[in-house]
Amino acid sequence: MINIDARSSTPIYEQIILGIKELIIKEIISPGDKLPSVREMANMLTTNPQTVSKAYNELERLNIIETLRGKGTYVSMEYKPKLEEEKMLKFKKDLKKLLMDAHYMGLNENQINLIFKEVYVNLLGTDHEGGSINE
Amino acid sequence: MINIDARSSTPIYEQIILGIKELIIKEIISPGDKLPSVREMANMLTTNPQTVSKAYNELERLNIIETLRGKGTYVSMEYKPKLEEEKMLKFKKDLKKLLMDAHYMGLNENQINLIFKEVYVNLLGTDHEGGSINE
Amino acid sequence: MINIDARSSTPIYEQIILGIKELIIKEIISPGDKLPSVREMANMLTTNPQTVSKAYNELERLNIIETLRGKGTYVSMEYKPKLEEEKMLKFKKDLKKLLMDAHYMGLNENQINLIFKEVYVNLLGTDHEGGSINE
Amino acid sequence: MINIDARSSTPIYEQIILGIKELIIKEIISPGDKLPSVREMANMLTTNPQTVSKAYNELERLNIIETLRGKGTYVSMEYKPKLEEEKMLKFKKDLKKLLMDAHYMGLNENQINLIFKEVYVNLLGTDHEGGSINE
DNA sequence: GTGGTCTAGACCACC
DNA sequence: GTGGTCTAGACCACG
Repeated sequence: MINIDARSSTPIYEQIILGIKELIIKEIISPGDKLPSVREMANMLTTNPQTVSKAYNELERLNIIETLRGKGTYVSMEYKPKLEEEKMLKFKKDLKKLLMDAHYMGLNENQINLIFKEVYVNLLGTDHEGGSINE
Repeated sequence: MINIDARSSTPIYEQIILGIKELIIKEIISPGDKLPSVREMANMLTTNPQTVSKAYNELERLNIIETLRGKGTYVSMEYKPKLEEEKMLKFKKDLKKLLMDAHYMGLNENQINLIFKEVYVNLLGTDHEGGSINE
Repeated sequence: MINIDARSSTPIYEQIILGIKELIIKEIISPGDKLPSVREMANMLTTNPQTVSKAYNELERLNIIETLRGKGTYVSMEYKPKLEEEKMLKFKKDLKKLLMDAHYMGLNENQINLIFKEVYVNLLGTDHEGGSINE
Repeated sequence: MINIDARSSTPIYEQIILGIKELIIKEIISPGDKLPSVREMANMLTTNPQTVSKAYNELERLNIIETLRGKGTYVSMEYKPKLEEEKMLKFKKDLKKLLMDAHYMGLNENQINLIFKEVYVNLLGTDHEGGSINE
């Protein structure tokens, strides 16, 4: 379910975080669902339990999952996003970085737009009722 | 001209790369312009010359700048971007990550769009004659 | 009557201990009163009987409750608190930790005092005849 | 400088966190000061670098210290506390727990007050200009 | 030199 | 069974 690229420069634990976030956003796993235990997940991904544990901990700090003592780890029932100034600044910085990369790849506005749309739809579902991301 | 944040998690050498890219994109420096020497730049940024050197090397590898032996470092006259498959994949991956973050910050399509537009215009100049990123 | 939060970092058995202590302090249950059996309590709290059992054992060790063989578990008639050196040290350590947290939350003396008073009164009843915690 | 009790039930990494917080609050180390490197600290405390690292990471998440890439770890220059509802609730819960313990140790209001005062003064300096914590 | 990541293996508390 | 903590030892990126 989650693909790990051991040769990637992004740490394994972060790939796990991203993978789980994606599974939740795509509603492949839902609030209340139980995640594989740390050891199970470690076996599945042929990695170390500590690495999985670190990912789970990070996700718990983000209130995305929660652990029930001795019973396992679950997708949080109620995730209430809180818009922090700090996060927003980081987000814009990252976006700027991304757009600069796009520029240096020779992409123009239209091309960026198309890719943006493609990734968005792939992540958050079909392009509902004509409501394109670019309208 | 270039802001360095030693506390940031992005390496300093990468912040330098981003800074120079931004200066070029914003046309504050242009093809053919001479860049400060490694040592000058290091002084300006109060950082280590080795760090600046690493940034210059990377930029040269990307054909964004070029060093003329004994004469200094210049912004490349002819930078021909080529869309490499690999870069594109990384780009989409980064974009996906960004959109997931946005989702978990509670941003909806419209809000993402607005921010996207804001950052784009801020980077690449005023919204020129109807050519909005979102049309 | 007792609130259990499975997500909390404090073990469930300890939450039960705290809950029973609170009921006694607030005189909702009194010395001599019978406590629900382990199984009853486990049903009430939708938790594991072993967990309740552990809480009861701990409370008995503290002389706060006592089990009469075959008759059930009761709130102790004569509980004689003794100030053990060890407990006192732990108490001060915990208090220190709490005050450091308060400090890092930006609370000043007055604010800490107010909260202290609020919690105390809420726990041990109305502010009886001038006997404020802060006088 | 920091005392570690390997037999304590509180994890070593948390003892390190508490120790550093205390050193800062008592102004034994100040904003801008460099902390011992992870390895140095590990040697000083005869513990594992990973354990120290975990403590440093936690402190960084709290904005209490910050790491400068490749240069070491420093006490944050500007710590701006932000009063969150969540933290406040946890604080009151912990305080309630503490007061219940105090009650069960047989401490009355005055005694609790005295201990409170003692710990406070010990932590945050001498009792300035008659401004007792309990006025 | 610095911190960050990963592994393998161990022990523990909790449910 | 579950996750949490710790150790010893290794490799890597960064400055």
